[in-house]
Amino acid sequence: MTEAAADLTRNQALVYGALEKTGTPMSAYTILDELRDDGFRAPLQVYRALDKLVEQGLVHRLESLNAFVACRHASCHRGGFIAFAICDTCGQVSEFSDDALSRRLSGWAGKHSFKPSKTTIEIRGLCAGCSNA
Amino acid sequence: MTEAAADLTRNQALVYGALEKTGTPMSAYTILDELRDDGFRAPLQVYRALDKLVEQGLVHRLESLNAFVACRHASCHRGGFIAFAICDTCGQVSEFSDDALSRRLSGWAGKHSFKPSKTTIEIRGLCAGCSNA
DNA sequence: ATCTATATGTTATAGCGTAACAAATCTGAT
DNA sequence: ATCAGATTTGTTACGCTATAACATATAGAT
Ligand SMILES: [Zn+2]
Ligand SMILES: [Zn+2]
Ligand SMILES: [Zn+2]
Ligand SMILES: [Zn+2]
Repeated sequence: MTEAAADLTRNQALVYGALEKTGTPMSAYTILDELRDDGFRAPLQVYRALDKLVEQGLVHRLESLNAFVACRHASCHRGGFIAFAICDTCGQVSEFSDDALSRRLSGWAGKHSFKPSKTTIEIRGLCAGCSNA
Repeated sequence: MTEAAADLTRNQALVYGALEKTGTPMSAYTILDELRDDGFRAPLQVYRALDKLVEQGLVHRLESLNAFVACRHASCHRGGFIAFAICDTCGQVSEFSDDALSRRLSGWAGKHSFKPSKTTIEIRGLCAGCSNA
């Protein structure tokens, strides 16, 4: 567990720990199985913890995977939208945030009077390592 | 049914028709219910049709909604990535494709030797009409 | 002590998606 | 016409993802 995981409840800390230890995306049910020995019994225990962790930005939800991944950045919410590149072979996730990209999307929204609440940018494909294999 | 729906099988045409008639995103199960009177009985009948329709670009899958929407563009696959703005109140979906955006994402991929296969860009929020209400 | 708010536990259920197998239909040969 | 292969369709059963509803426990404030 790096730093950011301050004042987490027991369940939140366990879920965050599982995600961080694994490093790649996990489904809520995989997390549940991982935490059976720690007393977890029902999906809701996982989902509730995930809700808070996502809210705090410690964990990201990957929509195209229906899965969750621990954030690697110290603080990845400097305003801009976050993009994810997800390798379909090894599961590795790279987060990046591009100002030009964010401006482009915000620009479209502004021009069309659309008020964004949540933005998803996910590139599925093969990472450098896996495309050489 | 506009034009593009050429050489679709019966099931594909029915699913596409349902999506086009509704105009907003529909889940596979909603489509199924809509098509009971046409003889649909099982989810797979819908999913199989959707697979083909998505493959042909007539329908888009919205990852953040686990739902599907009929494409409004005559041909929206001129190479660039497609972005979707989805109103959480009225369900209206606006598709747009921005060259600068596409270049930006392709640029990141190139620089990191990441080979994209599928890209998801979805902005959830409120459309102009709904934020005035 | 009591009250309030938040976190947890537990059961049941709803919603999304596919595996596996069978039957029908369509196609393009001979 | 008919046969073989491919594609489409039908059907059952199942697995994965997510939440509703209700009960209990815990922590802090007065
Ligand atoms: Zn992050
Ligand atoms: Zn990889
Ligand atoms: Zn389109
Ligand atoms: Zn709207």
